[in-house]
Amino acid sequence: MSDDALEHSELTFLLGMAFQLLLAEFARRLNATGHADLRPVHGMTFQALRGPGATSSELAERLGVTKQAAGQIVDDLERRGYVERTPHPAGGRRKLVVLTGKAHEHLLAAGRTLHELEAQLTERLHEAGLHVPRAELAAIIRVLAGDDIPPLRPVW
Amino acid sequence: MSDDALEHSELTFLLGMAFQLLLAEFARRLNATGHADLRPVHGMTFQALRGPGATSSELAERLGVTKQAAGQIVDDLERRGYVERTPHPAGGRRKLVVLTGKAHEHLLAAGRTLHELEAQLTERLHEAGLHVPRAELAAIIRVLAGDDIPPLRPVW
DNA sequence: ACATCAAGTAAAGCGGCTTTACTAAGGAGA
DNA sequence: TCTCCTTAGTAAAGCCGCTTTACTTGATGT
Repeated sequence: MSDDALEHSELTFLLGMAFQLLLAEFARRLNATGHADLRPVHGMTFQALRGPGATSSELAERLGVTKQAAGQIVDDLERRGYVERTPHPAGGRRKLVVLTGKAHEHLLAAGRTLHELEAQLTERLHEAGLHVPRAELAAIIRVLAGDDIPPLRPVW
Repeated sequence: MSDDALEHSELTFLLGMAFQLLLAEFARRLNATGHADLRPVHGMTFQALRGPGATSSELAERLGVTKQAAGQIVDDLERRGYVERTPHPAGGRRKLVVLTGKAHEHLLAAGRTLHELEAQLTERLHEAGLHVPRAELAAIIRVLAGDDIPPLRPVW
């Protein structure tokens, strides 16, 4: 497939391909740093719980899954020492799910890896006289979703 | 989330979000035209079988799944009248899977829908003084995949 | 006290894929 | 020709990650 063929592909295809390749490369690099036991959904969970933490139900909403699914993810991460269920200040049945140090470490490593990858990509684009199409992608998202952006679904 | 916030998001996030939204809108419109019983993987199957058709194993390769999975997809589509298994000219156990008229109709409808959607999107971008970032996306794909582009995985 | 509501959990189901294991049909070499 | 290897296809089971259905538990308001 030549560059020419690629440029004449559907926008939808180009977006999907670029996304999947970028995500795969990110995962490859992250695994190489020793974090091989976590999938994208876990990384997104960490993002969603950063700072004050959240309840399972809040997590479910942020991830765009049922609260049962969120509960299962929390079960799994708790077993493996990435999160803890602590009593919720607001009381009730609520439990506040918070990140452990282990999760914070992972967040840091993931952030570093992603920024490095994107920086290298930016450089390659600049070498080719192209820019990173942030504004264009943001505009596409705006056009399609308006003001309430739904969760990015953590599919592979 | 403001435009500003969006533009400062990770490139990976922007790509994923744009892709998922575009695909969802495409599916929404296609369903509205009465083709509600097919998922992206089926559309990709139709693309892969267009023209002379292919064997299940070839289909598997083009979709990036096992040949058993491809066989199951073909079973399903055959039951619903979208494809047929015909004797393969090269003989052996091979069977040539070919599209029926019903599948060609769907391909046409899907093509029309997608082009219309992308054309509208292009117009909106132009109104905002932006272009469709084909070259940029193609370059990203090139950088990450080199010359052999793997199949776009049909995840939702 | 009682109804109601929200958070959480438990269990089963399910879709779509992989893994494992097998059958069927050539082709090549002794 | 007989056997071996290769390739296409199929069958069955397993599995992962999610949803659906149904329940329990605690707080709130009247």
